[in-house]
Amino acid sequence: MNIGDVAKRAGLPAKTIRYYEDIGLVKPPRDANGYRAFREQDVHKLAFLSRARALGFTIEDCRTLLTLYEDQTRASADVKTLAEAHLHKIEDKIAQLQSMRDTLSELVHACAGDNRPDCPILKDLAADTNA
Amino acid sequence: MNIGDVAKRAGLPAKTIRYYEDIGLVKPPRDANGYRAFREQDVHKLAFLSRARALGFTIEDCRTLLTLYEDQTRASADVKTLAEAHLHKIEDKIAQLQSMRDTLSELVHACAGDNRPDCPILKDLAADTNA
DNA sequence: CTTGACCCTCCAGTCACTGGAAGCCTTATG
DNA sequence: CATAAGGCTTCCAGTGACTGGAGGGTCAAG
Repeated sequence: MNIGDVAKRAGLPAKTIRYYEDIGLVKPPRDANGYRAFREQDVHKLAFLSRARALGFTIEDCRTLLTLYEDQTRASADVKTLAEAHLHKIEDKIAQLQSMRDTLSELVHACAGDNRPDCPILKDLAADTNA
Repeated sequence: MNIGDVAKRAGLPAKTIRYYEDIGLVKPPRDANGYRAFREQDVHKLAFLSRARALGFTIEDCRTLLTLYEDQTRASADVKTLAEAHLHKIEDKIAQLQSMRDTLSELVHACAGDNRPDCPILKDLAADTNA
């Protein structure tokens, strides 16, 4: 199968698939004309990657997950540990964004948003903590 | 004032301050020895940037915010519009992360995390949507 | 006079792609 | 059989916002 069809099936841009080959995540063989000739297993791997990336795993995490996936003797604990660490990172990120949102939301509500120059948002940003 | 002291006062690494000069956000004059000689207005600007960045504004947003801040004839509506757009982006990001968290959290809970290879996390990632 | 803490510039690397140029291959149509 | 459209190839450069490090100048204290 050519890269365009694989892209559709795996839900990844062709560019991204080439990039994944570059960094060694997939190794499709080549046809005589130089085109990548994807096998079912390659498509499957790419779909796996697509889903793992959609869950926010880094490329290196994905590499590890693929290795674990292909290792029939893996311990599920290893997968769980990785996923839990990632979950914590996501939760931290959410908390950080929520704190930004809360502050920003207050400021936006406090700002009249009219033609006058007076603006609580700028006032807050300019607050001199060293005064 | 030298960069080290400014870094402490503005709450930014010296490296970052040099970078901000590179991209034209601050323009401190130089001493005879080549050291940056920060004025109060530079420190103030950097503290402004530090807070705006902490709220997640992009550098380009910060550049605009600084311009608005220094424009006494600005309309607060312009600031509000920028802040609201940013707020929406943050909210989208939060929603996206929450969806990741929910899925991931379910998977983590479903995984025994023991020595056995059976793992719902990998099973989900490998789910063949083209079957 | 030396030591250590500053400061300087410049280059490279991060992460995960993405865009674009230049050129070959394939397929459909006239 | 010629051509045109579209798909494939490689390679290079850019994104955002820094960050690390090399290599070297400057300054204040003892």
